[in-house]
Amino acid sequence: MELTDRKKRILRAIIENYIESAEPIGSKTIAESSGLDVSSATVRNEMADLEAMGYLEQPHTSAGRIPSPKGYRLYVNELMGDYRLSLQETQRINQALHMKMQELDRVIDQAGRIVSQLTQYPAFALSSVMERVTIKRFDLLMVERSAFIIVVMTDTNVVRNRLVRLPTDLSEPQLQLLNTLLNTTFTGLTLEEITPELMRVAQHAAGDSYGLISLVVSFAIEVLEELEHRKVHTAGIAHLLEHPEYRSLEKAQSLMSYLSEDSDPSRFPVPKDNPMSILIGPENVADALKDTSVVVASYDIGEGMRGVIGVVGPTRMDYAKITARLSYLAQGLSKLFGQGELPPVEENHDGKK
Amino acid sequence: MELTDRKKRILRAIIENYIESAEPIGSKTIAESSGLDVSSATVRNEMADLEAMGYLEQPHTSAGRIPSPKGYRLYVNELMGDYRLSLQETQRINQALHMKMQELDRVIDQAGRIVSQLTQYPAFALSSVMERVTIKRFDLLMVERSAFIIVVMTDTNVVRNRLVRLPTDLSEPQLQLLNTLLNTTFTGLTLEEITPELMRVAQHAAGDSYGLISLVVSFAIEVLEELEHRKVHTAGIAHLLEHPEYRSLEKAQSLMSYLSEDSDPSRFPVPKDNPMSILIGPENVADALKDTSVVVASYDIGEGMRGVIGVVGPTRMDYAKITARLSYLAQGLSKLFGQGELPPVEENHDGKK
DNA sequence: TTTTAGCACTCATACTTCCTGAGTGCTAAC
DNA sequence: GTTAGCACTCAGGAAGTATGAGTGCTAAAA
Repeated sequence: MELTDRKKRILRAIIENYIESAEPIGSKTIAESSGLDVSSATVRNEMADLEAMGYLEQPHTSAGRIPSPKGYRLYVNELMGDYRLSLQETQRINQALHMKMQELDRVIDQAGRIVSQLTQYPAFALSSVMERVTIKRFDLLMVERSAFIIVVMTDTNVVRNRLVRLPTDLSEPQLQLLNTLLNTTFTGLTLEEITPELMRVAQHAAGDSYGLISLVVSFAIEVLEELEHRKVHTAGIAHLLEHPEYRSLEKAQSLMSYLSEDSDPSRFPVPKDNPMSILIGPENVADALKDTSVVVASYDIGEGMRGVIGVVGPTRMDYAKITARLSYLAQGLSKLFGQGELPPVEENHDGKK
Repeated sequence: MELTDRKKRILRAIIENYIESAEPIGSKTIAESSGLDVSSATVRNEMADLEAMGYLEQPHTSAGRIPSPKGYRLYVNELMGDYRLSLQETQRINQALHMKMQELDRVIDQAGRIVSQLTQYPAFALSSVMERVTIKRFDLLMVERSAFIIVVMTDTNVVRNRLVRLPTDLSEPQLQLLNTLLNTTFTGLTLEEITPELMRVAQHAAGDSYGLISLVVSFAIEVLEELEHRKVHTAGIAHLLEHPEYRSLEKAQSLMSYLSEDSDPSRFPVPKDNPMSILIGPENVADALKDTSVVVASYDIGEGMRGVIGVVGPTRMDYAKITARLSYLAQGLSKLFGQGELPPVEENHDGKK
């Protein structure tokens, strides 16, 4: 059977109605709202065809139709119009970027929150490392005789610090020595390259009696691990309950706990080639996401690192709006890190094109 | 009317049963389970008395009784037995402390997560500052000609850093100068004492054309603000749905959004004098918490700072267990920061005393 | 004076049954 | 190819009916 133009228009109308109302859509509604000048009976015939082709589903015989995942897929790929962000929206996003990104070291976390606030859906955020991370430089700052601060900076330009207290005293020259040793021996190494042997050699070279080297290096290792074993941050899970599909406690709970267990980041989808991707219901590999859609976008953090932000919601999701907002935000984040300006605000309308 | 010993025993039995079952408790259940050797009729009479005194409530005429907030209060104050942590429990807590507290600078956040995992209730964590925070020292580390790292340390021994890139180049001596100036002018000042005037004077003294000073100082201000305008972290909100009292979406949603809006920390209760406090239902000031109980504990972070961890749940909460776990954890955290050892593990049983 | 057995009464919950109306598929006419 | 008309389906709400846990009260027993 052929997917005529009219069928597409009807499909689109159904999906957009359904996204709004969350209720099965009947032929009459479409006959009236689609702009097509046909009777409900005609629409009925077309709907029957669309169902036969797998784009629609019927919850029960005497109900209207709802889009199937295949239907959403078609919609997302071809039918969906560009949602143009309104002036308010772009302003709000830019504002959020400027306000929230003050603590640059917490970008990933913050990005997740912004997304959730912006979309009113639960969001997740994680970083995905393209290359291996290494330490670019060490600095040791003496605080008192028995305490100093370790500052490490990675080649991805993440800076982390820790305050260390010692049971014994320490002199400034000692610290200097240690510092030099660290910077000559342990910079530019990936996690695997920092071997126990290397540690032993370095420790020996330093005449290191207090295990200071291992103290600093193990902090460095922690940092590298944190950045590589990526961490997930979720935000706004409470938004789930706003959607009627999660009225049933069961679903809500299973999805929520899936999202909130701060565990394996690998369960979260990541866009592959393109900067943005949409996963509809069963397209998700994870079982708990089978009737959930996920929209993910990635942004540039800096050399070799990408951030990933994603939105989770029912398959009946306002894809047009969400993708528009998410991609604008992701672009903004990329620019922010590339030291560039935020994208210019286009003077325009609100709502669909 | 007098609150006889038998009445107390009955009340306690009712509360403990209700905590378990979440369903109104009838006289028969108590007659059998309380250990008191009386008939259900007797219990019935006593229950009627307890209700008259305000310790119990009846959802409807033909149902059993449930504890009133006043009942819980009495229970918590006098009736509740000590819950003794089992070996597994203490081990688990110690383990969590050691595992999770690696990133010391994120303690507060991590503490919240641990609590939630440990109690299976939603948890929140925040820091409460006793005194005003000031910056103790500044360090500027040159990275490249056009970038440097700011490291600031507060008098509460929190260290924060930020990488700054400049549009212009910078020399090492310049940075040195700046550093000295910062350390002489801006250390030991509270937020309010860092006035625009002071900034102007300093800027002038430094012949600072690029606003470097204000750049660094505004970072310092951010840090101070973060520490003073305390921030709330919540964790494990999804646990709410596990409790039957939040079956009704309405309640669940309102409480969840109350908890998840990452806003005003002042809405979260903080223990006043004692290190631990329990707020039952209407004892909470916040409206959204009126039929919710909160257990909060505080722990020592370091000079002048305290951390606060709290658990939120239905008034029907296992107070004995929660308080035991929370207080053990809080002690552990305090010890951890006092450089001390974790509390020793007592060899003992599991469950109630 | 306290405890207990007995009994009538209450009322939330669960289970029926019935009804309504939105929506369908099909047929026959346009 | 499109439309009007009609019989049919079925989820969801309304109304009615049981069920049974639990109560309060009374009167007898301890």
